[in-house]
Amino acid sequence: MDYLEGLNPEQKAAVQQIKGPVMIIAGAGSGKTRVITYRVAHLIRNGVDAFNILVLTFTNKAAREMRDRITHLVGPDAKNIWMGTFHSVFAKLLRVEADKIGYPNNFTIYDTDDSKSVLRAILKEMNLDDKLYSPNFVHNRISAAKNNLVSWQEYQQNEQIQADDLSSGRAHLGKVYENYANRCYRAGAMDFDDLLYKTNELLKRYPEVLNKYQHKFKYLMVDEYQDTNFSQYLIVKKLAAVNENICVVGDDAQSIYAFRGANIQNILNFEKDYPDLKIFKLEQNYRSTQNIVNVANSIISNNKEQLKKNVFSEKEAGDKIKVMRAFSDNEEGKLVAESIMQERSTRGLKWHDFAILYRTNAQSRSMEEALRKMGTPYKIYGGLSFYQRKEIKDLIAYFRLTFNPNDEEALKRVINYPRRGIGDTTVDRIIVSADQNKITPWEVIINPSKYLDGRTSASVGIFATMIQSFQVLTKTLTAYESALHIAQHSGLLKDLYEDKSVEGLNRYENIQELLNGIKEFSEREDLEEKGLDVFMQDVALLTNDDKDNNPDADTVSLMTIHSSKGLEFPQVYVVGLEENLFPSQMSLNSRSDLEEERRLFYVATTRAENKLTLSYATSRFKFGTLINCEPSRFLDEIDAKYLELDFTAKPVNSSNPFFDDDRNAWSSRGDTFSKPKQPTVKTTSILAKAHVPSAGFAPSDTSNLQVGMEVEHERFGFGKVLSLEGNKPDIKATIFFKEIGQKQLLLKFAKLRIV
DNA sequence: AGCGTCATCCTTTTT
DNA sequence: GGATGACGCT
Repeated sequence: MDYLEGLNPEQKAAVQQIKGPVMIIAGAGSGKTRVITYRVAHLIRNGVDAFNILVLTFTNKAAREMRDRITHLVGPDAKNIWMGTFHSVFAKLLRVEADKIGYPNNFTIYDTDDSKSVLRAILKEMNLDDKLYSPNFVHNRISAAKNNLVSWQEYQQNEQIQADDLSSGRAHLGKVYENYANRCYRAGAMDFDDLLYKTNELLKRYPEVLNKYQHKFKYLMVDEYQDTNFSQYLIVKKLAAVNENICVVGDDAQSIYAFRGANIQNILNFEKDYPDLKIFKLEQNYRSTQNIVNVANSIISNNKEQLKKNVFSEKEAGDKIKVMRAFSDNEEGKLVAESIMQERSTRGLKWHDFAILYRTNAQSRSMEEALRKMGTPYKIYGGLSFYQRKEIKDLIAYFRLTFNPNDEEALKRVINYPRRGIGDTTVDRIIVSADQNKITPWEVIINPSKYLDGRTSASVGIFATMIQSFQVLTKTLTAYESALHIAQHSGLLKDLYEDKSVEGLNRYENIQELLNGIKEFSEREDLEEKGLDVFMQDVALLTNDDKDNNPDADTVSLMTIHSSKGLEFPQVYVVGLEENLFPSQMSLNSRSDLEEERRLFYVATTRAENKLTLSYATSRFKFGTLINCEPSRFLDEIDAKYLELDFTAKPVNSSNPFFDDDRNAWSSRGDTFSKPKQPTVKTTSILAKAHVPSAGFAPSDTSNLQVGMEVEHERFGFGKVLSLEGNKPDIKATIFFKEIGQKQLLLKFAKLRIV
């Protein structure tokens, strides 16, 4: 039992409580992952068969990490544990049982893009205003319905829902939901929400199936339980109903997925579901310094809804939390990059000791540029993942179509790519024929002469024959051989090869990379089945950094706060602490949304082990235009005694004459951050107004513009030329505008008046 | 049919 | 600033 010795008493108790319902409330940094892995190891050491254990996590990464750590503790048995995300585990289960609920076992998984594309087509057919019925909105609404297990029939019958839709002027949403559900069904496709929704349907309609899995999964563990939605909650509850050996781990303070249907009540009410519940609270934070923990606590104390707990640290007090102010998003990037550079050398750290966290993916760009300029190695997590790139989706669409020819989204994607003379009109005709004859588009395509006229029928026939040949070949070839064959014979590889532009080259390389990945899969020795169909089963769920993850690489990490959950770094920079960005503008309407933002801030701060730096900019580009920003209310909520304000930063070009007094006046004000009404916000209030051009403003001839000249721009106001670069017609000027900061302008377009 | 150009909307956050 | 859809030209 030596492996239990590294645990504190509370952790140890939680690990040893094997039987019955258990809830572990684990504060940030309290060794939660450790407790889960040890608990699983403890189960196995106590004779529980690995086949009877189900562990549900929220990311593939978390699952993989845990499996590695458990393997380390108990050896190869660990590979028999069912462990993965809700979506991947139940997709796996549905692959076995799908025929019972009318789906093919090789059903396609539609990702969000596919879903929205289906919705766009439906909205168009139904002639609905896509402003009122924006695909985004409709998708969210349907998703919310599914996550609450509301079928389209119930949706249409529920008076409350109907009244809501009617009053928002969207009376047809129920019909859209119906059409969407039918369209997916016809395509043999499930969207992300269906993976849970259909699992519920399966377990409800087939008691014998439920029974089978209740006895298979004798021990259940759920990580990040605060992030489960109703659909997930019910699956877990049903599976656990016989043995009640269920252990959930979570932290209500870190619930950040309500937007996706997560219901914080699931954890707050867990005790009501299981009166015999044993509760363990892990309150000692081993990760962060006292200053960081105290700041995090003071942030979260502004929330009303929470379980009582007292997170504390026994590490040293540590550095104060540094706050940096920049004048633009680009300058913010530069300050952060410089700070990292400096911290690294003075404290002898590695690049991978640093993380930059932001609220939205769009913020990564200014950070990225600054790091690149400074030669700092970095890696962006999340964002546009490899599998979302066009060329990758194209090739995968061929694979999808091969195994599930009813997959309409895949069909539309590749039927005319590469070009083979099957245009939009033909595609529309195919779909209309399918609808009229109550068959699938694929059935039209394999009998083209029956439904289409001469010339189009011929090209469609060739396409159909090609896909059919893929279907035959993939039955015998390995995944790699199949993939290569399809890439070549579809013409996709050739099409990309012929594009010699930089992007084209890149796309070609990405395809090669995908093929290499498939090759690795084909060479795996732990798998019995190595066909392309097997590879395809997980692909839709392998969204992010499942690929090319090289944990040893020494790079600074960039990611959204959401994807940072569960991770830790010696030094963390949380950037963009501005009103309307963090907290997000969308969250300002309700208290519960704002509280979720605050929990997000809590998650961000608690990623830091030794040093935390916060930053904000007073202006930034949004949707291509410059806007002014106010410091986030969250900064105000932190007790000033934990903070160290660093407003000494010089503007991007320190030789610039315009800045000096203004800004230091602000920083010398003291420890609070400006609020809109406060008089000291002089800087912002000036910025809030758009520049009013001087009377009789007229652009000058700028062909002889020189560095140092002062100019006026219609919108940007007065500025000074810092540098000129480029040749004759394309001369680019870097100008420092007094009101908005540095900008680069092409002289041939910019309307400038030389002052 | 296919291609290019313009306009518009957009942004939370992820499986 | 960027992706996507509409429109119009070849």
